[in-house]
Amino acid sequence: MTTPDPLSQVFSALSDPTRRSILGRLANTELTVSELAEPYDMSLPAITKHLKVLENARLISRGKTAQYRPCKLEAEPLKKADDWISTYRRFWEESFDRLDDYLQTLQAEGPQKGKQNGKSK
Amino acid sequence: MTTPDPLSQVFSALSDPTRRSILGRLANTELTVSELAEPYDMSLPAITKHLKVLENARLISRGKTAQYRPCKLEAEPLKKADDWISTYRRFWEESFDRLDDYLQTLQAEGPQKGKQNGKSK
DNA sequence: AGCATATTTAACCATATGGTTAAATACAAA
DNA sequence: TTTGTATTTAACCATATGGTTAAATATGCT
Repeated sequence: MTTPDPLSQVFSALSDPTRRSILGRLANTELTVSELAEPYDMSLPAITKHLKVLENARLISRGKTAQYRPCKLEAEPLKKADDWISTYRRFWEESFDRLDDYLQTLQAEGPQKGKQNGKSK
Repeated sequence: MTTPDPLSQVFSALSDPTRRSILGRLANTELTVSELAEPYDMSLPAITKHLKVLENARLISRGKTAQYRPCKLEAEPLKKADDWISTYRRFWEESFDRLDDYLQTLQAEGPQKGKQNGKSK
């Protein structure tokens, strides 16, 4: 169970609409677990799991006040995601000129030879 | 098997380092499946699957030339992802509530815990 | 036709994900 | 100490994901 790299964790956390919705609501204010859970048609433990995913991706942090564990948005990791995506911004911004300048930096992440779940049987 | 919403599909596709690497290489040029597969330590069918995920998320399109199925980057769905993330940009940008953020950090961490971010200002 | 190359499909496997219900834990208030 | 509220953990389930190997398919070349 190799822990995935942070950027993968962030993108993975964002790949669920409930979690994105949760982040959206936390942008305005901190909220407790029950408050967060209220609008969704799922059990409290399901919300707890979603929060755990967001917490592991560092997208939220938790406080502790009496029996409440308020959740706070930590948007910092989104900057990394934004940085990654922004490399491709030129593709939808019609500035297809000066292609060559990016050819190196685009491969910053590079090939992952052997780094992948290397279960070579 | 309800098909997830497009944005979730995009984020999910981006949550794997091999797939991000593939997109990065396709930013430079179109590539065939075998060409794409070459740097990675996994089988061709595994690559085929990754390409299917990217294709379903509309992040690539496929051509057909002889027995080759060249892959082409279609970065446009990334714009949707970028739009979503950009809502949070204020959280990591200079202009946003720097002082208030700083005070809360002090209160939360205490005096001697000079943690993580050196973004003093 | 027959062989080689490129790619996909099928079947399988292990682990991850996203949900459930029931029980446990943590704290507050009587 | 008991009770109520907030939250998490445990156990379970179905499906998804990411990989494998072996076989099938598609096309080009002699």
